[in-house]
Amino acid sequence: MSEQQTEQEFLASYNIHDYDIPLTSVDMAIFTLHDEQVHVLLVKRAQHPALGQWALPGGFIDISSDKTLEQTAQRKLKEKTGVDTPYLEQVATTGNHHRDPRGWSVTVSYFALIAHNEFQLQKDASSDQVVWVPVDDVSSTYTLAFDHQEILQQCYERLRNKVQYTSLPVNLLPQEFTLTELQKTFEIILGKSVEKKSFRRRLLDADILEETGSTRKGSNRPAKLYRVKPEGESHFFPRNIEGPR
Amino acid sequence: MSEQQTEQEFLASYNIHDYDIPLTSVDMAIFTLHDEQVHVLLVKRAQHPALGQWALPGGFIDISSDKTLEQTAQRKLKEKTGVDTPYLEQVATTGNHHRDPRGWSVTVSYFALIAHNEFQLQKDASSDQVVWVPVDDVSSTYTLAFDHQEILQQCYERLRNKVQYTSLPVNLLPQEFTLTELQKTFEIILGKSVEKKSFRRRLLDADILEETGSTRKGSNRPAKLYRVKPEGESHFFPRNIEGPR
DNA sequence: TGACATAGTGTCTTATTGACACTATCTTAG
DNA sequence: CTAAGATAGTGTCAATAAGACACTATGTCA
Repeated sequence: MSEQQTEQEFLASYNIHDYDIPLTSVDMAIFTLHDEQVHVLLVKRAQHPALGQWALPGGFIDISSDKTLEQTAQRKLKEKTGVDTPYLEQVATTGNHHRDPRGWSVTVSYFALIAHNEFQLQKDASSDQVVWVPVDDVSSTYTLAFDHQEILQQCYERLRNKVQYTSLPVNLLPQEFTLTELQKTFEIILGKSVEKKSFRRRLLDADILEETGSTRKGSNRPAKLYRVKPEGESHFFPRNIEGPR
Repeated sequence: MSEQQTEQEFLASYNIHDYDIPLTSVDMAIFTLHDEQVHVLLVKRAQHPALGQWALPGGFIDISSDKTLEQTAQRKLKEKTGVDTPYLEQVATTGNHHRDPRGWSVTVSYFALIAHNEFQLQKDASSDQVVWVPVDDVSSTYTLAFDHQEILQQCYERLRNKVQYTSLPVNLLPQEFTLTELQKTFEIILGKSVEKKSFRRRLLDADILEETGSTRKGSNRPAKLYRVKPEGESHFFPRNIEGPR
């Protein structure tokens, strides 16, 4: 290195291919609700490495088309599900020398929440098969590629933790829903029942929902429909939800 | 690409230098407490790009010596402060095409909490100057390189948020401390005072501290000294701490 | 028109926090 | 030796919010 190089000179002579740097990718756990269970999307890899194995959707940053990391994640999600405005949250970044046979590798994991009625599965070039699997069944039924089992675990744990003190589950429902449906959603993720009155107080007092004016009719008293107010999709409650004592 | 390549063949022919991939680095906000203020460590860059500008300590993953991403962060911290077992938490990963003049770049940010008495500043090759700055003064006093201002902001916000529902601040104190000192620490980060009895109940009921048996003497009633129990350094309280009404 | 099913509420009990005055125990000055 | 000053630490009650659960409300359907 010369002694008095300007930044311009430095950048002119800089060539990223001269360095040994890690691979960087994005992986996603896309969650939805179906049959009273949280499901996650898995893809069968159509490319080396780990060809033919099940994995979380993901891939490399396309530095020519992606402007930001989040765009990479959005793109992957859109490719697989057609959904383009989900709840998307970055979970963690895992990097080490052994997780990918190609060498030192870093992956940024995200989870997405989408409503079960609002997507259509897409089949794209990079995967020949796509399935929704109940999260609780993944480890017993599938052997995921790389460290995707752990990444999925992290994402699911983040979700389950945040159910205790945020309004995240609203993102798993269609735009309009009843309080009972929302309560059921919380209960599924929490894995335990919650008391009706407390639940309603909690949600209504938080002022994150608004009535749509219409109702959901069944063979009983019609339930008011609600939608989420603009900033309600990620409200933080001042205390954790608790199950029955 | 051949049609029926084995994974072995694929890996043999794989050369990372054939691809356009982003740069990946680690940046850290190292926090400590001093003069009743949270301080963060800044370094003056001794290398291009942004030579001579102040920045958060950080750098590239050394794929030959670092085994994991966290090790990269640990190594950076050790180089600057000599501390090697701090509280370390990954905050976020930022990646886009414009944050670094060398091209598409991804950085994983961490924050570390260290006790003010437990480190010695080191000067190493990659930086000629190092300073501790009160976090609240950074934006008015320094112009940080790259997007480090935003990264610092994220880290500090994470810390301030977590003070409300975790025991994190214990990591800013020496191994032994009094409850009053701990309360003061919470108050500094929260930016408001908390009620003594409530605070003590909260901490003691959580069962994360143990008495050391000795006391801190002053010109008044001696205060019991406590240390943190093994898993107390990151306890989650079931509800947020609240200020006075 | 009455049974049923689910939506939604009234209200009491219980748990936890906030407020704040009080007691405890040290040092230091005289 | 004692009283003043200072900070540590506690007792206790009021205020707040959640849990429990019975109750009412409003629709469908036979």
